[in-house]
Amino acid sequence: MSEREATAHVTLEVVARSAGVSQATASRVLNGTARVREDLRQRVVAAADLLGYIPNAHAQALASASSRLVGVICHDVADPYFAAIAGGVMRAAAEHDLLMMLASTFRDPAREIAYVSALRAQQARAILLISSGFQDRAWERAMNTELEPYLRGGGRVAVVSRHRTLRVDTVLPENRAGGAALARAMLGLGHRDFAVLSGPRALTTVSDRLGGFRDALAEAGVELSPDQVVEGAFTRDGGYDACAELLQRGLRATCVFAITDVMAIGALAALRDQGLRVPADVSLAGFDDIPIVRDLSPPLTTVALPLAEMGQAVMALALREPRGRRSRVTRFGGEVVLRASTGPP
Amino acid sequence: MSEREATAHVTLEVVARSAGVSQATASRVLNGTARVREDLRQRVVAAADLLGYIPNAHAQALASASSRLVGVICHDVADPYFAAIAGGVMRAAAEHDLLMMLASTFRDPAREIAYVSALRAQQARAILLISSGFQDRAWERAMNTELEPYLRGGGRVAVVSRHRTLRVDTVLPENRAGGAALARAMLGLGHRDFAVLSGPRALTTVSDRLGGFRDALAEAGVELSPDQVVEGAFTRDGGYDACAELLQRGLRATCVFAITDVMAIGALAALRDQGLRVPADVSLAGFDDIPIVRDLSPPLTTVALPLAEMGQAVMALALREPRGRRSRVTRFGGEVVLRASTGPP
DNA sequence: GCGCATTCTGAAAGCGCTTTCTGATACCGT
DNA sequence: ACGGTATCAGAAAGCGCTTTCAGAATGCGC
Repeated sequence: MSEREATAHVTLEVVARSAGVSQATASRVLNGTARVREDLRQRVVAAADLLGYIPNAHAQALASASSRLVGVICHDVADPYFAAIAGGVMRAAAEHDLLMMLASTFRDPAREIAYVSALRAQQARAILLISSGFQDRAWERAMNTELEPYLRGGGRVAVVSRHRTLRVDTVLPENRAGGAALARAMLGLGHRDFAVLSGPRALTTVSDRLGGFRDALAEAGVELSPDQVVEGAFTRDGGYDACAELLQRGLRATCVFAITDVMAIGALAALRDQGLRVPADVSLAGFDDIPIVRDLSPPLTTVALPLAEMGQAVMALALREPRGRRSRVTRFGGEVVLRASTGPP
Repeated sequence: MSEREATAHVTLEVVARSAGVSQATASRVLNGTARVREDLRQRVVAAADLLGYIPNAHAQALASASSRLVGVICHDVADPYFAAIAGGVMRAAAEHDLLMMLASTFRDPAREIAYVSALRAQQARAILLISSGFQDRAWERAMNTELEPYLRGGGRVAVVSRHRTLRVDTVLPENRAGGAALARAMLGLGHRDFAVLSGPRALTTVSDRLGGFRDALAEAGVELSPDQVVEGAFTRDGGYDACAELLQRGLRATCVFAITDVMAIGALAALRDQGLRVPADVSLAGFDDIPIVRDLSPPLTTVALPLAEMGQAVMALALREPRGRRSRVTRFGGEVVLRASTGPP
């Protein structure tokens, strides 16, 4: 049989030859990097079009030492919090004609480091860390070891949420202030007995929210009893389990603060399963204002974060020319949105 | 001032020189592609480690004509349906040590084509189309024009949801059968008057679900009145608006079928805003079983799709060696999950 | 101890592009 | 008509890696 191997791969050389010009000229035409005589230009464009030429991004990146890739690392794409932020990043990426590489760490710090390394290998133009900051010396050291040479090599890094040692541009959710504002709002409703469904201690997000909440209570002379603070995973089921545990210990609070909305969703289910009415028997509040919570019933009181906007902002931060050695911090959110899940005790 | 430009970029050449071996040997050591004398091996590893060597993925891809990138195209990462599938894909990608590039088309067919082209340029090892198939000649032609040379060049393509002309491996949600099963379940509850909140006609997902639903009703001698079918956008607000429109037209149905769960969430809000109780006044059902709907109140009756599993499956399909010219189809879901949002009329 | 098979290493040729650098051509003033 | 200056096209040198190919070193049998 005759070899009917498909047409060889269409490279710039093929296009140039077919148009009767040099590769240099073809490259200039296709990138618009220099003036080229009109008739040659048209021949190149026509040839490229006819042959269905698609440039090899790897060769381009290698030759020009730049790429159109932006890396995003989050804990879990499927989580509404990260999905919403990633949506904002995606929007910004589309506007800047960039491609987004998205990685989920599944909350494994080691995996996070590995992905940073992989993104470095891919010559990502920027790395966005949406995963919350860990408070762990070893992790911090490893992360800095990755990031420092990357930054020195011209890479851009921006993060969402506070990192203790990373000196990079930051989109900072008002975790502490938001926690405090929520506490004051609940105090204002008349609550004096609180419980908290907390998350993994290792995350700054958790300590900030909880710290702000606790401090604001303390200012009002209200103390948060340790046995009314339950730690759970940052998931719907984590919230459910933590709340169930709380109920088992004996709920003495009139208001429960779930440290994320996702956990609050689980908590709501747990409360309902125990026959407790929200907010008649107990008030429930969350944090993040992920899109779904306004559609729960009752709609959830929460601390609002403009997630999509934060995603766009972190991208913008990463793209902006770094000025000086100071890292920029953009703060977002922190406003309490009162909905029907909370009421007077 | 002395030039204290940071250390030059660490390339394989630098590592090799520092270890006193050739680039070839260094490459072989670092990739484990051939036996190398133990002492040399150790010197290379030590040098690479000390210098913090990170291979340039572009150079690797260019030289070896292969990459570790997988492209995923969906309509909107922030949408729970796509987020859940993307989560499954991400899991599979992590298992295979692949990097995932995720793009949102924001439901723009032209943008979808553009992303396929971009992924081709990136030499993506596989392209996964999670965006639902459009029923549009021009789009189909453009998509085939992109995909055909890609496949011929050894690229892998797999899609979720039915595509009319794309002959590629497919993960097929049981849209038609699911729609039919739901209809039968609702008939079983005693409903005879139905309304549908439908989505963009251009999507096969819509026509399949609606078709299955309508056919099953017809089999039972029940007709779906055209004025009780409202088309809306595939979003929460699209569902809300469509439902509001339906109510304005005059709701004659005892059971409303929202063609996606996301739309059902909006519909639930619209019904509640009009003072209608679900399911006492009207039953409401959705499709997809996105994670949140079981936590609504009332929990939503829906047609279940194992979204994360589908994501893993589509990745697996793309990775499996293509055998023959036949495209493989894996079907998923279609089971009705009865929850409290539906009841007897 | 010699020849041959067997490992293992290094030199060098690309992969497909961008970008300098050089040379050719066209255009200007006088 | 001629030298000088802009413009524009092409040759060629990489970018950082993998991989062939050939050669060096080692081991073996006899």
